[in-house]
Amino acid sequence: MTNSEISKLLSQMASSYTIINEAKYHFQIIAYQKAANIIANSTTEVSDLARENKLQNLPGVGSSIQQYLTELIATGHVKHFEKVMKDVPKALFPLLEIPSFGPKKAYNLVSHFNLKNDKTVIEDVQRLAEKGEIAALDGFGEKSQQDILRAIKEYRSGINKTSRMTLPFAEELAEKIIEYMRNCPDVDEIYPLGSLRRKKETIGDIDIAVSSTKPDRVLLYFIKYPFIERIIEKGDTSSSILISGGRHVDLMVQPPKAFGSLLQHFTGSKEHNVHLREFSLKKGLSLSEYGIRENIDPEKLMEFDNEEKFYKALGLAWIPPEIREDTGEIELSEKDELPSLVELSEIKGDLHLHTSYPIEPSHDMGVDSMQKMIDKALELNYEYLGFSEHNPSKSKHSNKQVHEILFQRSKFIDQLRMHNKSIRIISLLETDILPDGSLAIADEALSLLDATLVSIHSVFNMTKLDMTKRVLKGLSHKKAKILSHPTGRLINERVGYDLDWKEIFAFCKSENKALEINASPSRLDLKDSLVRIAIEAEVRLFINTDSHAVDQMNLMRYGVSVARRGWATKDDILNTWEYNNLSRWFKS
DNA sequence: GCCGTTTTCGGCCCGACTGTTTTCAGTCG
Repeated sequence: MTNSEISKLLSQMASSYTIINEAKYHFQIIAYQKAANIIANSTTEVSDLARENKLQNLPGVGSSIQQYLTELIATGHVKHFEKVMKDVPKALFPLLEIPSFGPKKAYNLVSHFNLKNDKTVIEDVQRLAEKGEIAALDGFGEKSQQDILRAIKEYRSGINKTSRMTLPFAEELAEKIIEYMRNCPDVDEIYPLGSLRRKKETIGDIDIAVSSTKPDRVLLYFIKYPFIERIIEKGDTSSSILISGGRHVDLMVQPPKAFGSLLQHFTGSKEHNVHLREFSLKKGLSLSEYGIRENIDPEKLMEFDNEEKFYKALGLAWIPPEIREDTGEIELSEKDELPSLVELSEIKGDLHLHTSYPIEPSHDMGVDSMQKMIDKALELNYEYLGFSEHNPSKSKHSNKQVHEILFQRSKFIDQLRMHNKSIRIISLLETDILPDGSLAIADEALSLLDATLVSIHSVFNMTKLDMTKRVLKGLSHKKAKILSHPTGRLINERVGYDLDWKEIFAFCKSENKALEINASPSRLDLKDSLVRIAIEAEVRLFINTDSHAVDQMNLMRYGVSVARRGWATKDDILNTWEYNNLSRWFKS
């Protein structure tokens, strides 16, 4: 059972309690919805946690829901859930998948029209709306009847199912809108916020904050955006639009003197904000996007023009957006013990570069020469770089031929070193780990290298146990120092394989091997949540771009974002180290 | 139902916006 299925079930429990008796079950509803959200966003599989008896690791999942989930994974159903849902019409649930439908509205329709078939309920509601029967219902009207028809149509078109955007795509989209908004003379400052500012690996909606003393004019300008599909809502301080391509854009406005609290509010995450507000309540302070009110004098609003002042007023150190996920950052901020997260400017080199050197590789080659990549590295102020083309293909070459190719390449790299004294060049390779765990080229050839990255490029469908054995065997080779894109996932395309991380991390720590954070926006692998666990296990990491062209070397910042979201400091990231230290590490 | 440096009992974020309403309910983030 997948996380999203489990999340949906818990959410259905929340909806069921809402129908049965909202007042009575008020806090159960909140608890179930919270657990559902956490599981939907969790990067570990709940079914694995349940089997390994580790559900207590999930925040928001207490003893009761733990028991229910254990029962669910073991038997496929939960007696308690079935008992609760027995009195709730089944046809209600499909409607909840449609945005703008909540439990109350769905229940009203289902019960009033006596809709029983959960397979056809969406068509049934659509038919009733088309016949004009919904407008006649108490609490509904002509407008809401039209809204229902449109919501169903949009749901059917799959507009809501459009997959989440990669970070660069979302950034580009946001930049277009921001560029447009800058032409509005009433816009003072403007920033992308939400998950875009927190640099999540994928982005759902675009959130934008504007500081202005004329919110009405800013919002009027916003809803005239040329690529608008329709206005979802427009009020006095915020508006929401649907743009072509099915993306939602939310824009909020506050005057400059209160812009700090808007930045804080609109950056999220929701979990961070809820916790922050609960934390503040205990100090007698109530937070909102407008500022801070003291409970003893609710009329008085403290306003903040920047975020640092806002956090400071709560007795907290400013928290970097990347870690605002309510995973301990508020507690550490209070003690002023937040880690100093790694910065892009601290990166001293890129060790995963594919060039056009004729290595006759097993996989795709780079398009630019080694020299061009050296020039780009110099432009980026790097102290060193590493060439790591794919190994010469095993099937097309004898061991002797592979050796000869790499021998020539070594000579060529030596020449480059002669001509490029201002940067250190590390001779690497990206070597395949074959299904049996051996490396794709022979020891004599490997001995020509300073070290090699190793990675999986074939036969992904192995069990977790076998894949872990395979990786560990490959990584145990003396020359193998870095496991590249450790899970092989491609965002929105391929989930990748699973490994026994505890075992991998322990091995890396004891044998001085490193894991890569692959900065390519479609990989971002190792992902943020695993980065954090790796660091706690004292595993060292590299952030590499895996560039196949010079321009891609600019993508380093996406890898840095992942590292920051994983709470990495400079010391955790080996390619922030000076060359001499790094060189020693490679030989260790 | 969850959670804990004021608590194992007694709390539980805060507001925007819309539509159907003359003061609020529902949904969303």
